[in-house]
Amino acid sequence: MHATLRDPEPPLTRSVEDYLKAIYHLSSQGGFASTSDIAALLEVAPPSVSGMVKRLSETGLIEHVPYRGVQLTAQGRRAALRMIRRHRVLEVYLSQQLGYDWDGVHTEAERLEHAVSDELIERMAKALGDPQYDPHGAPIPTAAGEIEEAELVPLADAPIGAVIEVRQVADEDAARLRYLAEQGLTPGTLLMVAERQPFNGPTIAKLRPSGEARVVGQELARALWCRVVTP
Amino acid sequence: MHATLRDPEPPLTRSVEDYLKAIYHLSSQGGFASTSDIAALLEVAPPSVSGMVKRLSETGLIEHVPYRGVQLTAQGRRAALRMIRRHRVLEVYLSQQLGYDWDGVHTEAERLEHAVSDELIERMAKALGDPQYDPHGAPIPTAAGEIEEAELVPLADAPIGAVIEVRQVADEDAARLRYLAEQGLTPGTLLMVAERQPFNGPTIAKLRPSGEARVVGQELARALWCRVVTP
DNA sequence: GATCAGTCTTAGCATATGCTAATCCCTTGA
DNA sequence: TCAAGGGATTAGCATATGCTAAGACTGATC
Repeated sequence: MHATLRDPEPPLTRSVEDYLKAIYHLSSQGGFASTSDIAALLEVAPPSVSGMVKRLSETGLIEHVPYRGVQLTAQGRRAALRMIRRHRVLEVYLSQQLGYDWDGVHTEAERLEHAVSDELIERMAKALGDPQYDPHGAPIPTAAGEIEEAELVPLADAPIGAVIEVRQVADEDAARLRYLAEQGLTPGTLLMVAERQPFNGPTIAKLRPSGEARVVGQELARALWCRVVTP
Repeated sequence: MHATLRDPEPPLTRSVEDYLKAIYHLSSQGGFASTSDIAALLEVAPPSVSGMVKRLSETGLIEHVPYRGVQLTAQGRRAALRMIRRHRVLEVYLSQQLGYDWDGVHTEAERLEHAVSDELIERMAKALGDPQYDPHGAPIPTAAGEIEEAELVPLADAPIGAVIEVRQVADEDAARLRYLAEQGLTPGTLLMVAERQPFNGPTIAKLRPSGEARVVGQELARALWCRVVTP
């Protein structure tokens, strides 16, 4: 019993870390992450998820409501945020110090995040001046496990006429990121939402200050998260 | 059959990579690496080694002579040198770019060497100007798999009166490395071998050019590999 | 040349993780 | 209210890796 108290966080395996990250992402908006969503995100079969879910809830990292889904416990959330910090610090480091493109960092960070020590991450963060955001605009949790919660809307839902700032882009798809960079749609860019075609059509936005127009299809406009500057 | 030819090197697991490295180190001097030596180096039980040896020889990475030991095949040697390149490039990078001490890099490199991509290693090597030696003086294999073979003798065997250059130090023991650094016994240092006490006693050497004496016990003097400059 | 110590291997088992096939349960539509 | 559809779970199995205990071999010693 003493040992249990002394050793609150035995090292997690690579798989466990991946599951926790996935559950964090899936449940960050609404309450529960479903088995099939986790399976799809991690590209494993649903029964594999059921098995892992059982183990994780026995370890106290997640809470499982059968046939409903799972949520992270405080402990699980802490572990997930630690992984996310690692991932995002690595992304910044790789892109700033080693010349990786905006669209190549994700995969490499994915491989490294399980292997680096906390010390290395903190050294990297310090070398970079403790960055707040990763190259795709996502906020980096602090070493203590705090993360900025911003009010963001997908470009697809931004009100017509609003001035918005591109804040964050989903980072998994390298080709998509390359395209966005070509179009100048990177975090920090200011846009005026000009119009939106009906039936899930594209959103048309104008770059500020140049005024150049960009026609952004529905799918992309769902992946571009923005902060409303003036409605 | 086509697939087999097309895919000569399926990704190796972390364990397999560790075994290959261990076998490389153990058989670099003489012919065979024994089961028990491998077990000791990797800190696993001998039967675990027997099991892995069977799998590795089925895959063609090693050659196994039962009750004798194992040797790397050309393919196994290639894989081992790849890991050693990774390890040593990482060591140089961590010490030069991220402020790691001479004695802290080994452990971190050990964790990372299985996770980094070849691309990252080459980017690191390029950022460092393609270093030839790691921080402990060990030669770094080229990306093509060539490695410098130097004629080195342990300080414990260097002839009295010889002038020698410290070339290489075993890197596993951080405390030992710290001590050596304090004593000024780092790769590149020139020494004159002054005397050696009998019955496996210490070797006494004088630093060049200062002339300061260093008394080096038998165990340490076995771990300090030197190049004879003038006998 | 026989025996024994020490090393190596085999046997049998455990854990983590994944899969497919079969079953179960919840929600929703009639 | 009940049945169907579909997501979730269980059953049963495979692989990689590790362990301990027991048996097999080899080389050194008498």
